[in-house]
Amino acid sequence: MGTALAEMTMPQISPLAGEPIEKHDAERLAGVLKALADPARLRLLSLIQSAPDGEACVCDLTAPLGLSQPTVSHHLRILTESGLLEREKRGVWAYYSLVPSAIGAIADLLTPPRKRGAKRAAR
Amino acid sequence: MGTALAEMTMPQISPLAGEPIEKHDAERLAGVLKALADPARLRLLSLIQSAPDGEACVCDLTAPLGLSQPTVSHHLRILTESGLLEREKRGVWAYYSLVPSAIGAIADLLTPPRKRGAKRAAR
DNA sequence: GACGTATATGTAGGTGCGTCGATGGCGTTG
DNA sequence: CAACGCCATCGACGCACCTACATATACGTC
Repeated sequence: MGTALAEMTMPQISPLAGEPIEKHDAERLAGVLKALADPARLRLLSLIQSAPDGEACVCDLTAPLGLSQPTVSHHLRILTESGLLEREKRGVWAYYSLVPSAIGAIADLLTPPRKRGAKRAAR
Repeated sequence: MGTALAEMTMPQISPLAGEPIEKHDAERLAGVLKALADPARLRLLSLIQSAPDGEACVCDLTAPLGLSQPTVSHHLRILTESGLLEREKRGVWAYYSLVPSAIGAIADLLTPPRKRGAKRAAR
């Protein structure tokens, strides 16, 4: 359950580039995408990114989302375990910030280096 | 339930660029990402993309995935309704192909034009 | 027109996920 | 040291989703 992202970016799998991806790689990529595929979590990433210092604590995030504190904490946990967020505890507060190029790595996985064949010679 | 992607790429929302995204935009983007966040559907996209002419019919996709025909048809429906696939029926067969720049559009939404503030002055 | 194939739809079961209230740990403040 | 605030975890509820079996529709063939 660690950073599933790091395990993927290393071998640099390109699901939509060359040959079909294997079942195991598909499951890992789906796991990271599943962490992103939630309105509350997308808004959390956006809120944290646009915060004054690029970081925010839980208490600042519950109100804008209209969700309870345990729910917000739950989503932050999922984002952190996926490698998208970093958590730093300072005193009573837990500050979350975006992992610099984590989302960019996902975007790179979705955009293959070069479009191959796929020119739809059909009909 | 048409192409949720087209509705997003038009106003060019950048969830991770400027200010926090609204609830409605987050739900739409999450909807498209949710269509991607499934191992079977990722493999379907990969299989179709790497097919000889960039297209494939259902009968060619059931075996590699190890899923039943109705299940594969179900996933293809979801991908098509999300704007990621195109469907063209020729005779008895239904040929599916990737919408040229659909996934690229998602990648662009995830990679903001320019990294703003967010320089983590923490600690 | 009847049969077989290819695909889509309907229905149902099993599982996972989002949300909340309640609880407990931990640091800060009075 | 006692009280308060911040945060994570737990248990539970409800909903959505994945999958399969059965059925329905469309097309080509004999």
